[in-house]
Amino acid sequence: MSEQNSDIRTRVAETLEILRTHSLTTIVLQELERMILNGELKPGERINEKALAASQLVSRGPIREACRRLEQAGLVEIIVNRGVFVRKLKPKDAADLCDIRASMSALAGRILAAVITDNQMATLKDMVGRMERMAAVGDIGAYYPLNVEFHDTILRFAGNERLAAMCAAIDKELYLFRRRSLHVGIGLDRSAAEHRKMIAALEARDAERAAQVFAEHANTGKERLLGALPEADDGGA
Amino acid sequence: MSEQNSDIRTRVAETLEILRTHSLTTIVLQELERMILNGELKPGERINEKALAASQLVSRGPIREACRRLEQAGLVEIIVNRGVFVRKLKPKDAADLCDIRASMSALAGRILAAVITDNQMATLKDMVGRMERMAAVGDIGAYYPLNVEFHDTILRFAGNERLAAMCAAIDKELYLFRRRSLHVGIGLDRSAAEHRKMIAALEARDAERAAQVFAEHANTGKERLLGALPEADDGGA
DNA sequence: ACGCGAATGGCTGTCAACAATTGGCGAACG
DNA sequence: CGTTCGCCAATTGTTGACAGCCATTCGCGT
Repeated sequence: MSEQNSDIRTRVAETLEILRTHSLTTIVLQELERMILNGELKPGERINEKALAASQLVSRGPIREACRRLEQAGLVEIIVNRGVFVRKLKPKDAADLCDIRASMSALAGRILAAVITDNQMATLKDMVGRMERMAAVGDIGAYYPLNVEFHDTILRFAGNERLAAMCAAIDKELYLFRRRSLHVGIGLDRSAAEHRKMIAALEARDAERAAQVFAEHANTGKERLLGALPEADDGGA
Repeated sequence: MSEQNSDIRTRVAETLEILRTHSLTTIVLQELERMILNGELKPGERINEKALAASQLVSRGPIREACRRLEQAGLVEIIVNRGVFVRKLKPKDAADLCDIRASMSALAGRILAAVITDNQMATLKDMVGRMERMAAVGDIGAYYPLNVEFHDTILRFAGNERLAAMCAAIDKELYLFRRRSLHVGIGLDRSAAEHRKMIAALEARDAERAAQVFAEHANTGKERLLGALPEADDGGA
């Protein structure tokens, strides 16, 4: 029993620690983000403050604050006296965001080529190597998360925190859109090949070439994303 | 008296209309943004919710919601149980933001070179011409707003709304930083010359050259911004 | 006099209640 | 039968109040 007590006390202490550093608003924010990205809340759907407050066992205050942050982040849209709606991205919006994302990738490549260390280079090479082996056997399930980690690592190595934050925000927003098309992992080989080119440019410390290659890689993603979609999809608005 | 009555009624109607479309949160948000950008609230300063609520004649709810949006926008920083503080940009942050801003300028130039119409071209040319005349006589007061309008127009013509919104957000954040150095309008001539180069690249419909020239123009601003500052400024934190 | 702990004042985080607006439903009317 | 007006339930916008935390200050002991 003392063990269970200790367990409970530990968990209570942890919970209190979380509450001390992360207000309910923050917790609700992450939960809402998760629900939107998971598709539990679908684009265009309205978020019922009262119901959500009840389900999360909190008052409407934190819910509203979290929604205001989500609006600024671009994940939801708020119409006065009507409510907050999960953002519905039009293809044009997605294309615009892809262009921005590509520019940011290019910037990351340009910066990284100038500052990357040998250790970092080895880390990236190792990742690319692993991804190539996964691509060879078609292991999509393992390829995808490593691919995400690869790009995160690049941004971390580039050392521009705001750039990383913005890329994360854009990726979240694009994920809203990407979700529709069950992204069949077409082109694992091509993706892996592009990664190799990126590595090559970095290893040559060629900033301009890195920028170019990084942007091209991002644009491949754009084409794949937009190509698998109905060109005119106004969602019945 | 009937005139005054009409006046009052008009203003009441306008006020009601504003309240119907912009909640108090929105109004407070704009007011806070103005206060921060004006320097009425200085970087590092704490925003007192209670006092602000009293001065704005609203409750703390809308204030808090506005602050959460400002946090997501990067203008303030919130520490749990301590309050919300106007963001204090370190030179590194400013430099990072400048790099991002330059990449976005490049993207705007690349897009615009491909889609600009003759009418739009004429509009931009006219602006540049006016700015050159102002630069010639050193009329900083008139040059600055027109310069802002010039860049806004470019972003509008480029047609990527998210890009424009992000640039606006970054500019606001940089303004937080820029405010310290009383930006003496050094280099009006150089700025005007760069504008002419930008126009030339656009007129040639040369996307890559436009991207390059636009980025260089933004980087000029970066150097001017960072050059006029103490390299290590931790603000006594 | 100086350092340390407790009381205190103010402020933030959260909640529950009130007021105002929206959209739907039904009835009356053309 | 279709349309429009008015009522009503539901939901959002806003407010005021309460509880807990933080920083400061006061008092005590050394």
